[in-house]
Amino acid sequence: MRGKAKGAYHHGDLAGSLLDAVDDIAARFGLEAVTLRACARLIGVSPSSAFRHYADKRALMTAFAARALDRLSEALERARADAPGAGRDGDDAFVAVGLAYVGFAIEHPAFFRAMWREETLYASDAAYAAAVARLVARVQRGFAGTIEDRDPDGLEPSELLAWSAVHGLAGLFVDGPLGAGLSRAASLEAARGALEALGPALPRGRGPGA
Amino acid sequence: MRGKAKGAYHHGDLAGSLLDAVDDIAARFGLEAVTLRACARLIGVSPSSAFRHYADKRALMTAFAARALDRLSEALERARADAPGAGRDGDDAFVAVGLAYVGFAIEHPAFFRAMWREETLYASDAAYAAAVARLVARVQRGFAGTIEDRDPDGLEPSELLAWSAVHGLAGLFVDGPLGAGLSRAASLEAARGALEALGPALPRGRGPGA
DNA sequence: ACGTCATGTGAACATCGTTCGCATATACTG
DNA sequence: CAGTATATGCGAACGATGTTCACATGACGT
Repeated sequence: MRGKAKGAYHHGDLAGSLLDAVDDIAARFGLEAVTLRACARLIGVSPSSAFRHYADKRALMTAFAARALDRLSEALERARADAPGAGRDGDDAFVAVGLAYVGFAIEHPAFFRAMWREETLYASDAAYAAAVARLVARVQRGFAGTIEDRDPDGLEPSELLAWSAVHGLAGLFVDGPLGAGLSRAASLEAARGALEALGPALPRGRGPGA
Repeated sequence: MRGKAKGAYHHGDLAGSLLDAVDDIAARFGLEAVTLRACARLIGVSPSSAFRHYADKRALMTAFAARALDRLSEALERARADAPGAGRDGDDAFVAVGLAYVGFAIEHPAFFRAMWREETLYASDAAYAAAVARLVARVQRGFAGTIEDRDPDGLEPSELLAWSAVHGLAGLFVDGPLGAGLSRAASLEAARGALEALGPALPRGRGPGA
């Protein structure tokens, strides 16, 4: 709640408050309910004032997507840190990070949707692209120890597979045919089963390691 | 193009023509550009006439999503029929069906997006739900022979994993960070690599089979 | 104190989804 | 075949949305 915090220009930090408003409305009523006028109304400011800080509604949504991406990144970071067997065998860490990804999507569906709505945001925006890069790095760091990364640039097939499985689980629960009628806990349990089943496909066990 | 086909009531088949219009606009300018008025304009009909056939814009989009789902189902069916080693070892069939899924998403991103936009459609609509059920059945039929389905009701972890990997690949390419800068062929090649890497995680090879 | 720039305002515009009363073509009944 | 009922399309209207623009007003440097 950074409402009308420490005095600054007229409002304080309209750019940030607008993001908070998007946050609030999206969380409560869904992404489709996010409206420039509604955001302005919520802050108590004129609709046109938003255009001093964002060129477009799309630019606002881009900034919001970047913020959501960073929140997800932090959640993954926490999950990796809290993972029981962290540091040792990467398997547990991978499942923990993957579950954090899916859990975030289930708990904050509007945020998760906003991150990837390329038709509603400027995918080439610098801040957005940077947030995406951070997220990708976090996810791959979640794989570290699990998947040996021979070529850090190109996506190893196993990496792409793991990333896809996690992302697909989230998508299926949030927007797909699996979300309905399944409690949060049940969804996460199903996701855990699927992620654990992925183990044999990851090249971890192979080689002289173990 | 069923434009103003064989005479019927006034227009012929406005309900169907409206779907065609959505189809056309979505394919050319993206989902966000689909507008009731634009569809009506394209057909040469008054905006209000659409409401005789669809209660909502959302109802229209629901019907469109159902149509898109059926197209994807057909594509999967074709892929399974055309798969070289069809009928025998399920592995090739699975990769073929999965690639068809991803390929459809890449070639028709607007259709793929429309299918799962739960915020923009009535997920409980009977026709939509039926189309989803058909799609799920087709996908699982694509897995047949690859994944032994012990419990046809509950989703086996391996089934959920396979379904997620395919769906996640499509999502990453269509709306995610992987779509940019990758040609259609390159994307499909990457997807094939990931799907083939999934093999060891599917319980096919195990047991007395082979 | 003054001028300049950044920031917010209010009215306006085109467009969108949606509703309503009205017109008209088709189908049904006798 | 006549006449009525019903399904279908039309036009004008409403409120809401994104966006623009000329204008007001606050903050800051000189």
